[in-house]
Amino acid sequence: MTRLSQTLLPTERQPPADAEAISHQLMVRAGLVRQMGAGLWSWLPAGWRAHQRVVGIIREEMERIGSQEVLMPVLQPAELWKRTGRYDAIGGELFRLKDRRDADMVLAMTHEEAMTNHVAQIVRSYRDLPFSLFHFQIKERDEPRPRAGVLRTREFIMKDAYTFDRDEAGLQAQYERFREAYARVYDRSGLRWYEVESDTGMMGGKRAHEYMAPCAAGEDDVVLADGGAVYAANVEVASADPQPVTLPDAPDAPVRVETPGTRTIAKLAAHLDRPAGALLKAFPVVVSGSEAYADGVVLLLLRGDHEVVDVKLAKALGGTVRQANEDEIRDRIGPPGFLGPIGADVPVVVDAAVEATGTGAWVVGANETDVHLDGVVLGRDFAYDVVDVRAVVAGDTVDGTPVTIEPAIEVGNIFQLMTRYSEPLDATFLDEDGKTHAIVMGSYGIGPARIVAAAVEQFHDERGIAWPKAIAPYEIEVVGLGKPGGDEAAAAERVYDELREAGFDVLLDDRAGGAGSKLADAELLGAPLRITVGKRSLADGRVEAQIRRGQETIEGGLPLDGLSDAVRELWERVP
RNA sequence: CGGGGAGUGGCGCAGUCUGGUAGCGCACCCGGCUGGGGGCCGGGCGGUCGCAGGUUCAAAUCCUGUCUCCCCGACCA
Repeated sequence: MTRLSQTLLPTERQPPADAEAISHQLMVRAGLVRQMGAGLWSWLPAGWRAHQRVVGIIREEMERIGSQEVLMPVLQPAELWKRTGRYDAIGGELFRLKDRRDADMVLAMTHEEAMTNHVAQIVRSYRDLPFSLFHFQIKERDEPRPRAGVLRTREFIMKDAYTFDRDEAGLQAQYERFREAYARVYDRSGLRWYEVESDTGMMGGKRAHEYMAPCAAGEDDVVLADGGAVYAANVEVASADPQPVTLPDAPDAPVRVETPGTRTIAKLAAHLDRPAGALLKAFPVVVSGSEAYADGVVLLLLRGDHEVVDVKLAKALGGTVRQANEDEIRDRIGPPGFLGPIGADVPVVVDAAVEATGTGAWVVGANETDVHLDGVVLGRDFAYDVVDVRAVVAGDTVDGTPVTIEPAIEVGNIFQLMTRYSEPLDATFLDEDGKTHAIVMGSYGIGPARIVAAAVEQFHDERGIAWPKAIAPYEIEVVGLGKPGGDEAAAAERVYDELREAGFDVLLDDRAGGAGSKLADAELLGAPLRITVGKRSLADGRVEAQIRRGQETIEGGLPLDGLSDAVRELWERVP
C-alpha cells in the first residue's frame, strides 16, 4: 500500500539552512531522513526503503559467496577490547560506559573482537576452516566531526564480514572472492566506483582495498590514471612519476646566494627566477618508535612544488611522526625559512621525486638567515636516504599516463587482518599434525547509508534525485492529475493496480493537489520512471512516461491497453 | 581540540546595533474557486525567541554563564 495520501513523506521546498552537501539537502528535502543530533539520523519510510534495497543487494552477494549471516551485540564488555589493546589504543572515538555493576563496557565501533571471540570458542580443528560470517549491525563512533548529513555519522549500520582461514593462501582466496562480490554489489547498486589500494590504518594487517564513489562531498582524494583503468589509489598511498623540471648544470661546489626575507618557496622562486620544482623544501619532523631512525629530528627534503603526505611519511620512517617545533629546529638545524641539509646535525631523507627529477643543481637553505645554497648536488654535498612521501598531483604520470585527482567517498573497504585479532583472543586451531596455529582473518565492510548518499550525490539534477533503479525507494511513481474522484484519478488507480500486479514497486500520488506540486515532488523524490495520467493523453487511451534520469519524455507515451508489457519493455532501458 | 558562524512556529528568514504587547514567506486547518508545472480569494491554528541567572518599571534585544547545531582545520576501521 503505497499511496502518497497515506505515506509519511515530508517533502520540503527549501533545504535546512545548515545543509551543505547536495545529498544532505536532497535527502532531507525529499523526506528520506531527519536529523536528531550531530551525526545522528533517523530514516523515514522512503529513505529506509532505499537503504533496505541496498542491504538486500549486499545480502544476496554475501550469500552468493557462501558467507553466513549472524547478529552480534553493539553493547560489549570492555574486556575483549582490552585484550586486543584497542581499548587503550583508540582515543575518544570509542564510546565507553559502565553498567550498573560498574563494569567497563563499550559501544562497538566494529566487530572484530566480538566475532573473533566467538570463533575462538567454537573452532578447534583445521577441519572447521575456512568459512566466513557477516552481519548488518549498528556501529557507534564518537566522531570528532560528523558531517554532510548521512555521509559521516556517529551511529550507522554497517555490513561487516569476517573470513577465517588456516593460512595466508586461504585468506587470499577468500579475499579475492570478496573483491568480486564487492564489485557486483557496487555495479548492481548503480554507482560509479573505484577500487583503490589503501592504507591499513589502525586495523592492522597486510593488504587493504577501499571502494570509492566519486562525488563532490567526498572526504578522500583519489588518484586515477585513465579514469581508474590504469591506476587508482588513495592519495594517502598513491605514487606516480613527477612532472619534469629542468635543473641547471651544477658547479663544482655549492654557491652561497643572498636571499633576504625569502622564507617561502614562492618568494625564493621569484627571487632566483627559478621554478619552484627546482628548489628543495626542508621539512623537519620528529620521529619516534622507528627502527630505522633514532628518536628525534629528521630533515625531509622535497621538491618545492610538492607537499608531504603524513601517512606516507610515517610509513616510510617506520614510526610516529610530528612536525618539529621551532626550538628543535633552531637547535639541530638552523633558522626556519632557511633550512637545508648541509651542516644539519640530523639524518636527511629525500623524497623519491627529487631523485626522479634528474641530475643537476638544486637550491637549498644554508641554515643561515637570508642565505641559500645554489648548485647543490645530491650525494656529493650531503648523504641521504630516499623515501616516497610526497602527494601525487594532477598531471603526474603512471606508466606514462597522466593522472587526475577526484574527491570520493569511501563506501566500503576490505582488509587482510592476518592474525591481528586471532592471536590476542586465542582463536587457534590444530592442524593435521596436532600443532596449534592462529586463524588467519580478513574483514570486509560496507556502509549502505553511504551508498544511498553517494547515489544521491552522483545522480541528481536541479529538480531533485534521479535514483539508480536498483536502489530507488520506489521504482515507478504514478501521478494522477485532475480532480480527486475524476476520470483521471480513476484511471491512475487502475494503472497503479496493474503495475503493482506486474511486480513493480509503485508509488501512487493520489493527493488532491495541483499538477505543479505533484510533478515537482515526483522529481524531487526521483523514482526512475514516472507515469503521468492526465486528460491530454487519456483521451487517446494512453498515459505519459518520463525517465527521471535526463528527464527523457517517451514520445507519444504508453498505451493503456497492454500497459504492463510496455512498461516492462521500457524498464529495460531505465538506468 | 583550534578557527569561524548560527539558535525566533514544521521549513526558510526579519526583528537584536538603538529595550517598550513577536512579524514575514512557504507549509498546516476551514470555506470557496481552480484542476497539466509549487494557482487564487477569504478566514484561522501554531512560537516560555536554546537554557539558566542577572540588569531594568519593562529583555528576543543589554550583561554573565551554559547547552546545542553547522562550516573549515586537526582527527577519523
